[in-house]
Amino acid sequence: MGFTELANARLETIGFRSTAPRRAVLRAIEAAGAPFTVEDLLASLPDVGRATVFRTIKLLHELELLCRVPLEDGSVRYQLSQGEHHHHLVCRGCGRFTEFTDLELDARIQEQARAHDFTLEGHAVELYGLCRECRGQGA
Amino acid sequence: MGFTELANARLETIGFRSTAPRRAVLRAIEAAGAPFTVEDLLASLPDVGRATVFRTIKLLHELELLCRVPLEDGSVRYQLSQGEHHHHLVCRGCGRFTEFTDLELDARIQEQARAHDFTLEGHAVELYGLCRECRGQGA
DNA sequence: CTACATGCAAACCCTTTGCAAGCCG
DNA sequence: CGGCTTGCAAAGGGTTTGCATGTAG
Repeated sequence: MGFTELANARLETIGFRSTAPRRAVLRAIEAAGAPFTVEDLLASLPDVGRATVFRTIKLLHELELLCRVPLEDGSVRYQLSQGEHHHHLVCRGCGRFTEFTDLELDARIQEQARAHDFTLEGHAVELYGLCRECRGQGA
Repeated sequence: MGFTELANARLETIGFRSTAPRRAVLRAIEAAGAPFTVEDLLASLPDVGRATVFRTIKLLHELELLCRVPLEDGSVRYQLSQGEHHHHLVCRGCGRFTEFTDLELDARIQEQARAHDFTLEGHAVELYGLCRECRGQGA
């Protein structure tokens, strides 16, 4: 079962309607493959209204089906949430990013929260640099 | 020597002019004490033009004299760069944040970059949750 | 003096919203 | 059918820009 069906089922379960525009957005996201901007999605969905695309993205993000990655320049990318909690390696050259998980890193984060008497509810870790391809090309 | 003088000297060294508006912005930043929004700065500097405040902030950020902290809602705070590299605990209740450093955490980050054959140039770690005060009040 | 810096207002970008019409269940 | 959804266009906020004027060096 692909993302489109999965997400659609999930939406219906919670009480959201399965509509043509909604499914179109889901399909476009599944087809994207790589991280995409809202603009990318909009362009690939000329027949779906701007507002609907934004609303659907927001919905999916709230349901944690879509993962939002803030870039250093303030812009935002989205990509299918690979399920589990993870962090990102963001390439300054090509803009692509890779996910990784690191239990030890997460443990340090827990520990810092504890040390500061802080109730941890979430965290974000982004690494910026150059991937191998971009480093090679000096891009 | 305070931030204002330091930053001013640094700017002159690199070839930027020391102007009254520029110094006013520097003083306001130094006086802020806590993390501030651009709006805060603008309000505290009624006689300095909007554009100048933005331009100066950008300049200081590029020179790494000012540290930029993205919040979960997409808004941005700034604060004096405490020199050293650090991370943040951001309170969802009051919006304040605390800095911390963690060598072990940084080590994990280095290790992840190495493991992914990624040239690390920078990274951001933000923890979100509730500080003690806000947790108590259920704010 | 000359080039860089400023201030204003308008332009911009990205996202959200109001509202009438449409469609799912 | 009733109410959630949509699409449009307009509003919104946050930041940047063009240009004439001011001013540091």
